Amino acid sequence: MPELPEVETVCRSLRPHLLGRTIAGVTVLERRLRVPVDTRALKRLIGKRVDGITRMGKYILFDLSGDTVWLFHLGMSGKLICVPPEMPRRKHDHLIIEFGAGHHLRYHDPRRFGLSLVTTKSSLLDLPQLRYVGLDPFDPGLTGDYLFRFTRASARRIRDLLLDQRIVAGLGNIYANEILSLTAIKPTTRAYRLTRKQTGAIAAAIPVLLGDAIRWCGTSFSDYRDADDRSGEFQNHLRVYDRNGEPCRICPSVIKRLAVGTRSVFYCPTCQK
DNA sequence: CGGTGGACCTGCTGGC
DNA sequence: TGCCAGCAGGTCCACC
Repeated sequence: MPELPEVETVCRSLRPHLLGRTIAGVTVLERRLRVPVDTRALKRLIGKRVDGITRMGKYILFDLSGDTVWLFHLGMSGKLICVPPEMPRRKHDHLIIEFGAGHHLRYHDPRRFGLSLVTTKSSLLDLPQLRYVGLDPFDPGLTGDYLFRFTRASARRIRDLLLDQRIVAGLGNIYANEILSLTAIKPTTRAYRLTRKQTGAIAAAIPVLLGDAIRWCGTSFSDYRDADDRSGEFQNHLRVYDRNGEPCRICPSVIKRLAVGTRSVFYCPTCQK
């Protein structure tokens, strides 16, 4: 589900609820996430204060007092939602974190592809999940030259290369397709065929598009919500994603969908060559 | 080695 | 109304 704009929106909406608050209780209702939840590690979080909430790629990091970091990944269907304690539990609520004074945080995830992991600041980058995280999309180092180094040596389709978190961390299938629409490149183009000019256009489009999506609080189809259970609005601004059969916003053509690998690509057959 | 395809899950939608 | 196939925003691993 959530790509960088959704994860960023979740972080921003969590901060007013949780910054400066101390964890008073943790309840584990379901341990079977992508990696089994370590209940004892979560219990040791009781008494720790939330000093910061940040993200690295699509990972959410709760910076806790001492040297502790609580890491989340939302997978496809994960949600972190702040609710009043009296709110009835829903199916697929897997973790409940109490902050006292009527503040509860719940982790909800029907597909259980998400991840909750406790680690330390000093060993954060030793985690297999974070060890090879690529550049943040807003990092000034994300240039046409940077991307060109990867594309020229790769036979992969450019859509798949953009999904590789080791190169750029935070893009998913929606925004990879949208970036290729913005830069007039067909998603199935083999990476080595891109020109330096095209990688420059991609590098420039990435922060612009993601910045827009963040301003619209992300993309919600059915189930993405922020910490206040609000949907995003960017689905109304998509150029190609999930628009199979609908008119291109630029030319008279109709958007096409292809199954590439196990996931769909969307593009305008006229604008994107 | 790089690249592809399937596995991991549940829920929803659309066709019959 | 029910049933079934296909699809979904991500990641990881086995296999060419």
